[in-house]
Amino acid sequence: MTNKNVSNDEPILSDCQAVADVLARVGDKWTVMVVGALSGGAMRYNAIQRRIGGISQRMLTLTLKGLEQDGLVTRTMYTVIPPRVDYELTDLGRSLLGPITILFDWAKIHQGAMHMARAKFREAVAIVP
Amino acid sequence: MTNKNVSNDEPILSDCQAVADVLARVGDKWTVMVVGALSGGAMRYNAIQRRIGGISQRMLTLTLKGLEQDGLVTRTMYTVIPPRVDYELTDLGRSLLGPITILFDWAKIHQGAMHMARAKFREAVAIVP
DNA sequence: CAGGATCCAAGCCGATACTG
DNA sequence: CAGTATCGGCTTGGATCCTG
Repeated sequence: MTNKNVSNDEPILSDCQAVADVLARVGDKWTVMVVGALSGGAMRYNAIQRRIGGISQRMLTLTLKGLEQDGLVTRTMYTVIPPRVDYELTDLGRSLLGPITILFDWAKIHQGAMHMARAKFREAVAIVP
Repeated sequence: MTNKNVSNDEPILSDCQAVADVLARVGDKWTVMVVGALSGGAMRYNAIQRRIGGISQRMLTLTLKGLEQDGLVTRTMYTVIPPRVDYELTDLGRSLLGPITILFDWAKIHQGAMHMARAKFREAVAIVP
């Protein structure tokens, strides 16, 4: 990501495309929460939904399907009544936990600074509109 | 997201709202690219745009304004003709480079696996439509 | 219990044209 | 050079109802 060794005129799109792809997959509203919910082990559909407050059935289904499609989550269906479906992180999915945790630590440390900056910014533009 | 203490609970989930906030700020289409473009030092508006292929003036302006608002980037205007405006990462912005780089490394390593998983998934659903 | 289907509002984002 | 203004398509995501 850092490009100290690259001239400032060259486009860096190709360098960042990988990150952009990952963020397009992981950066939506619910994916990280679902991955976090599954970090402790396999879980059933409704258990995930209860664990994550406020996610709709539609979005949980879409998010899980996307994660399954990219090989981050496995879906195991038991043909019993009532039906039971377990979701679990794959090795690939668990490998994402590291980077996410790093980001999580950054967020915990700096979210206060970001909110203060935002407040100060709004105050500044309020003085000089 | 209110979490009752479940046996399965991990520290990740209890505060993953913070990660969601960070991703809401950083997970959009252009933010990471702009931060990456600025990782080498201060840059002018048009230089950033040239560096990042395909970003529109509108989105570059909006992205920079958002980053400035959250204290990740400073905007310095020189009242000369022709006008000159420099953008530069703040300490807070530079501190984000670490987590982003980690994510970048993960992306580089695993994007192949993700694309293969996706291809295999499409193939699987093509067999059983 | 685990979704599928449908509708709809809010936003993101690109393209284009214009300005100091 | 460094933006602002406006329009319009496309996507995102929530709410609601329905099914095996």
